[in-house]
Amino acid sequence: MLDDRKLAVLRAIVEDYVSTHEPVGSKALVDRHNLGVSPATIRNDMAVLEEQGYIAQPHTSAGRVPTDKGYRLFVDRLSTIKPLSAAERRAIETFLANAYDLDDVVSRTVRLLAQLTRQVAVVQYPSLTRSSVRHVELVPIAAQRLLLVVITNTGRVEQRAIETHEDVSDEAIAHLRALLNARLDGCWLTDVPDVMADLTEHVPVGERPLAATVLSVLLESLVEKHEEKIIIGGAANLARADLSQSLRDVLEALEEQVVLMRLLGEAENPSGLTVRIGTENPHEGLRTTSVVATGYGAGDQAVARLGVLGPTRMDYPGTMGAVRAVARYVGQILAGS
Amino acid sequence: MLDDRKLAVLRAIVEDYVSTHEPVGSKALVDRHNLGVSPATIRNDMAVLEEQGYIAQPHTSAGRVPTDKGYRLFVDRLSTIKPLSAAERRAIETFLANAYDLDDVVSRTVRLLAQLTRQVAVVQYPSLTRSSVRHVELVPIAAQRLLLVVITNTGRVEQRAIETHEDVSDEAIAHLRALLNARLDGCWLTDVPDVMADLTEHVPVGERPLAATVLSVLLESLVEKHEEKIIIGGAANLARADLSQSLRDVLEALEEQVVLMRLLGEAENPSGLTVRIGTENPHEGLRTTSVVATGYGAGDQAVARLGVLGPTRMDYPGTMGAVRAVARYVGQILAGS
DNA sequence: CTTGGCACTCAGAGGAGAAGAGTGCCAGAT
DNA sequence: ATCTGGCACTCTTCTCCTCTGAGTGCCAAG
Repeated sequence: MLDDRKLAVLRAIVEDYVSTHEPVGSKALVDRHNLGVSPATIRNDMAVLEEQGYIAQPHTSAGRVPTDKGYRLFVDRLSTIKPLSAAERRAIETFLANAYDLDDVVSRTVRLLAQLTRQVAVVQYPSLTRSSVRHVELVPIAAQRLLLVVITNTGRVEQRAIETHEDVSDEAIAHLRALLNARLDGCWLTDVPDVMADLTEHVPVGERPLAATVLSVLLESLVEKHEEKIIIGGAANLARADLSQSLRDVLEALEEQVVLMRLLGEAENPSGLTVRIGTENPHEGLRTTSVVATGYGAGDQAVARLGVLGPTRMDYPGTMGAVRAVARYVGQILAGS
Repeated sequence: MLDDRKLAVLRAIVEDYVSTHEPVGSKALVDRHNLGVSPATIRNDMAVLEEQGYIAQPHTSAGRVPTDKGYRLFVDRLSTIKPLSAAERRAIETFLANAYDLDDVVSRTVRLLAQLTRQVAVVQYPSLTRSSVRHVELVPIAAQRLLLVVITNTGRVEQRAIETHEDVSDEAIAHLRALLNARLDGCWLTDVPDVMADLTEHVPVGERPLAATVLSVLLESLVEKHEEKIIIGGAANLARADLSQSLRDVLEALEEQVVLMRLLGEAENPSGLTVRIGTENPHEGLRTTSVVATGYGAGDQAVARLGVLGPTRMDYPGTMGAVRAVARYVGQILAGS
């Protein structure tokens, strides 16, 4: 259906369009790539490619521009992920290695990705649901107020204030703290409800109200309300890549957690990289943008996702390389810390 | 120098320009505001105002536009802060009242401000330097790793991992924790170095290395590196208020913590509201924007600042009203929690 | 000090024309 | 069967021009 040369032509069109940002014509194509045939031949190929929906012309007397379908084919079959240069890799390594806590890792990662790809970076905090408990702390901070702090194996710290509505002895708190830690250490957050189901039975009667209160807060805040925090960076790069009218829409979309969430999406592809092109995106305002995302995490298991958002006319091989490399390094950092 | 009518003319120019976004001419002015004189008279006044630098014309045959100096005069002498409507106040109250922890308060505040003013909101986390210690926690999380958690009276929780480089007994940790809490409870963060200066002397010799390590991390992370966290919201509003060329510059400026920091600035004005107009701003890229900021905090003492950034042609009375009202409510929330 | 009148300036809208890039198609060459 | 050169055609885009109208500054009279 599409012979090798037509594919080569499509590849050339994508590459040229990405670098020049202008519709590419048959003449320019043979000049820049030595395809060994004449412009007229290319024109015939282009006609076929257009008929099949891989490219389109903005108006009659203009060159061709790849469609979403064209980019899709390019990404799937015509491009190879571009590995980073040694210098870039060293930069990533040193930049991330200096991070001193989880917040810092995430914020450095987002800046790094944005700089590397010159686009908008999106990084999700290591998800609570896929983490396990490393430590639970219960701290009295006022007469009838406790602070519950949970530390996960991904280094995340969640805290929540608890109103006890009655005075509580330090012993009761210490007791409950010990019990919680004994039960929950190493426990997956998703398993917490099961593990804790019969907790109150193992507590002296006098301490049961406290235990029940703490427990409900613990469950509510960590399991049910597992808000997935996402941060973005490099928004200024949007202004450079003038997305026609839609800049406003894109900025709005980026402010909604829910949209970002769905943007990073699920890992359909076990190998890692997910690419969503233009209208494949689950949001109206992002019709002219593409997303390159992947999972990352300590060791093999992905605990969260990160990615990059840019105009559909982005440099896919380069972006994919950068996203993959950053995800790997972040994984290493998380595993090591 | 400027009689009452000239001031009235300036006020009218600012108001009209803010609402129409177009240079305002003498005729339009007498039509919209009943000034009781003819356009020709207004023209004379305008000539004076222009000579003094309060207004300017984009080109010879256009109406007048306020200069930064003109806005300054308007803000200082010609406008009164506009109180919010009852509905708006109720909205603020209910929206903020539902916040369940400090992070949530801050993120709700930033969204609220952005919506209310339809501009970019900037909120600084309650500053550590102006907070006091409520509790210190020391948690073993692995063989040679501790987690130091500090809770402040503003509800902020800071954590930092510590490498001990040798095994540490639980007793030593408990001992140190007790000592730290006894010493630091209620202590201003800025006083921490003084209070802790002789700490190691009060520790058994065997625990001194641990104490020294913990102490250095504590001092470094909480006092020296008191990174002031700032979050922004409503960036999409920038796209609406098309700032000529500089959108890119503004977005870039907003990504730099340092710039944001200086943007909110210090409270020169004890009464509260600080307004920085156009070139009064400390940053190149923000020449065409103004900032309305104020301090906020639990009770009387301001512990951090918040504000709004928008084009110089913003609705100052309305924006100032919104900023002031939000700051007050946030203060109440913080005091109450 | 204010006002009406008047000449002047200049940005912006609208239109005509020329230039140029790119296409589609066809007949001939390989 | 495929490629190629040529050619007519189609549009966008750029430039140049004119025209319009808003708004001004100035002046002389009230």
